[in-house]
Amino acid sequence: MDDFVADLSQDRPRLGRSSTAERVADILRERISEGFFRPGQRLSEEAISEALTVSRNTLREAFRLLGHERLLDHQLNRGVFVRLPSAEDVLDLYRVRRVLEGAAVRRPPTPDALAVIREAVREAEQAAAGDDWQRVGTANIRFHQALVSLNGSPRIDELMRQLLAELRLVFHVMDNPRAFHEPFVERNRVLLGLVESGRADEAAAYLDAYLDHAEKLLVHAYEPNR
Amino acid sequence: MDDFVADLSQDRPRLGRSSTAERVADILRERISEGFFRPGQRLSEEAISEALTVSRNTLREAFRLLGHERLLDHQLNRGVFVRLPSAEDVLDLYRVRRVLEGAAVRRPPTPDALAVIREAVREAEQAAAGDDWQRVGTANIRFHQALVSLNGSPRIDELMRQLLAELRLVFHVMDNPRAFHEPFVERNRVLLGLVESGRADEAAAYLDAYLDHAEKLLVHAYEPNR
DNA sequence: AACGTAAGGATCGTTGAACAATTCGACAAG
DNA sequence: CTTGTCGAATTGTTCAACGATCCTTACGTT
Repeated sequence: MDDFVADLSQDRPRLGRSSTAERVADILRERISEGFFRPGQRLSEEAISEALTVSRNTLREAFRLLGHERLLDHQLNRGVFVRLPSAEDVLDLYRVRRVLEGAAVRRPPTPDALAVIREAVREAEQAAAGDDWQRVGTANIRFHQALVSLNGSPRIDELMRQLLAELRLVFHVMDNPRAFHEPFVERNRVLLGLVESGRADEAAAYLDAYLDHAEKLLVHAYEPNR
Repeated sequence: MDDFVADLSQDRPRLGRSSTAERVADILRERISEGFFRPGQRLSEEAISEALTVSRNTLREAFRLLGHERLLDHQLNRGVFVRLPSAEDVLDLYRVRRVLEGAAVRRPPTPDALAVIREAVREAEQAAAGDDWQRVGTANIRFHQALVSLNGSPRIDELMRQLLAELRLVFHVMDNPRAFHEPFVERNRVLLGLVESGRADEAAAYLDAYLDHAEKLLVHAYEPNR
């Protein structure tokens, strides 16, 4: 009789979903992620609040949100800066990735998670064929996000989202997208194959080598100086 | 020559460490954690800002902080409430624990992490002998926090901190500390032994059973109603 | 040249007040 | 019992102000 009411209640979370502060945070998050704001850059409360026509108080609420996501660095009485990850941060990000992705590939893959992974692999290959390394990077990120979703945990998904956003900061610091993303297009395909065929241990081993290599490339090329 | 300078630089984070909003958040976090504010309870901006003698704007910044830690639930135009975790939340919390703690016990333990773990086991046993189940719970939490620290990742430590704070909310909902904590005092001792002796696979298996049992106990007794 | 100090300007931290927007409960009407 | 409507209470957002802190520059000392 009223089972459609139950269905409707799933849309509940989308309702509370709009406050000026959060929308401001969305805008800033996107700008940071796309590299419009560079790591290390200071974000002036006055300038941005005027540009977006929101009060300083509201903007500060948005800053807090992004600070908690580690995209901004809030220094008392000095202002907020786009986070500039240290080499030590890179190491830790990969520690977390190993744990999260390692657990993921050992889990029996669900059909629709697999579909998303396949699509990400396809897109990366297609973008690579067109020399669009920006897009390869995005597809690569989607690939790992989908991989982690095999864990079936919303909290882990959320954590991975933040982690990858932070990694994007690293990429922006050393921006040489091709050198870093190119080697992994093919590996994604291989890893997908291992996961698809249920060879969990091999997948885990392959992933470990994958991450070791990626980490080594990064920390070697990474210089947060300037 | 100046190696002590490097040592000193570790204290850097403690410097920037004070803003009214953060201190307010600290106070509220503690109150929530100790159960002074009950899950589901609404926190009035006016009442609390007056009680702490801070402006509403500052208090709101504190609310945002805790909201991001999932301790508060911020509903647009309705106010902030102490989070009341759902049964589904409990399941997800244990999904994450399995991943984090499972990875931890498979790692070679460092001496000082082991020391902290041992101390937590000892304290739990002592508190249990004295029928102080509140303290048993705290020691138990310390145990698992120390366990996860074997991963050697600051980010994972932070994540675990939040996760356990959230779990405390669950405990507060169904408060019957003894029934839930008692069975695990002994298991902690066993798990410690397995980790100490480097039997990683056995430790992992034992931990899985441990978590399965704990989860089952929780979801069974858990009723987020009223 | 290196260092300590002082002054000034810029920006942040926090407050208090104000008003619009929204929720919620009560009560009347159908 | 359901559906409108009204008013009180609370939140969302803005604004202006002032003290606190940091950064820069300049100046004088050693």
